Amino acid sequence: MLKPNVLRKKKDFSSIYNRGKSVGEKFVVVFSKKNALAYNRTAFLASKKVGNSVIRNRARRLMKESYRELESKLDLGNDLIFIARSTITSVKCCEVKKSMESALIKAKMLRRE
RNA sequence: UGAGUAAGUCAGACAAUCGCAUGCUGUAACGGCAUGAGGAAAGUCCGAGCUCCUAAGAGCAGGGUGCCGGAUAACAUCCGGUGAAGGCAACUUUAAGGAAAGUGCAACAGAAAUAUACCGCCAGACUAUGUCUGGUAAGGUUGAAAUGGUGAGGUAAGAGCUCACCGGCAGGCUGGUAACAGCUUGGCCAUGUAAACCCCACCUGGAGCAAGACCAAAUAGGGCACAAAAGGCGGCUGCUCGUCGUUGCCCGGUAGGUAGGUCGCAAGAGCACACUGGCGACAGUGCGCCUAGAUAGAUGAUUGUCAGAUACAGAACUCGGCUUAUAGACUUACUCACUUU
RNA sequence: GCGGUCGUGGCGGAAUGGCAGACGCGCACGGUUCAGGUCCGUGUGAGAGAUCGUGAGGGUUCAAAUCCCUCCGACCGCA
Repeated sequence: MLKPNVLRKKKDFSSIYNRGKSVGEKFVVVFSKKNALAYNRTAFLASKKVGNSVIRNRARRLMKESYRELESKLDLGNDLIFIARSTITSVKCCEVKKSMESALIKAKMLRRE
């Protein structure tokens, strides 16, 4: 019953960190790496530096919401890790979306319209 | 009106669009309906349920609690009282057993710190303006603390030595379930510290839902030997027993590998209301309700309206408490002061 | 979930309940040297002072860094 488009293995994480590309933006950091699948796998992280559990949950929700709106324009076949930076506290959703969009453009994974 | 004391409540609401999790349902892979974090979910400081550790073991050690009575499944919690401390009061706080069972400690200062005599005071002796002996603890010095306080009698000087009042201790009587309170008789001997060791009374087996049960998958062995015991290793917090599991020896390998699903897991010491008993904590009865259950981990985004604003903060097996954090708003009862009637 | 250690000058790090800041490093000043280093000596918590200071707040005690309670922070271990 596990969802297939979620990263959960330690191996996957370490290989993405070590061999993947990374792009930093104002509110998020993106690690990415090609996989052999026909769909994208994602993970949304917020470390304890960001804040308490309420703030960390909110950060992950904002990133998920932004990813959901951008998902249709993305290339397929990638593993993506989104990491919240501590600047994400008290920021609205549209700003997170903008930041994530520009990060993905830098990583050249976003199809232009 | 102002100042205060105590108890308690709420924790933005509504609407629209998109999106998430679980359950039900239709259709066949997309829809519909319902439900979806807290008063502290937190800290993990206590207590229990539940599960496993063959039995739920023995002794010692260790740990906890500590005025009295009650409530409770249980508690270090709660309720009611007693004593003490604080406040004009409403009221608040309170780890509050034992120091004549024993041991330890009390720095510095001081003569002396639990036993004594430096300066004094008094008496006597002598080699006589001083030295010795004895008595005394009223006065002085030190200190946090110096063997009850004040006054009178008494005496060589003094002293609870005697008396009055106060204080404290012991016995008796009365009231109270008890802590204790009141009265009375004797009588003044005994510093403080037990959140120092300790004594007394009571309680206490361990691990924790990653407990544990089932299903599925994977797994590195080879040679020699082959009866048991002792012994070793591991579990039962520490030690002694006891008990359970495992283990023949050598060589190789020697640091990782795997961890998927179902159950446990949401009907419970449950919640709301009413009545009855009780000062109260709480208990009983009746009636109604079903109210999160994820597994990288579900509640979010945008817009509008309300007079304006949203604190502390996110369930992870479940309950009862405690502690800590908390914007703003509100309710009730009581006390004191002032003004008016 | 369970359970353990620690918090003291600018830094490291001592301290039987009894004068807190031992000791080392650093820093400042002085001496030595033509000059610097080395070496030697003095000083060094805050505050004008009263006083306050051992992560914070309470308590026990005559007296607390030390004993007890409640919080905060940092780190570690086991499953």
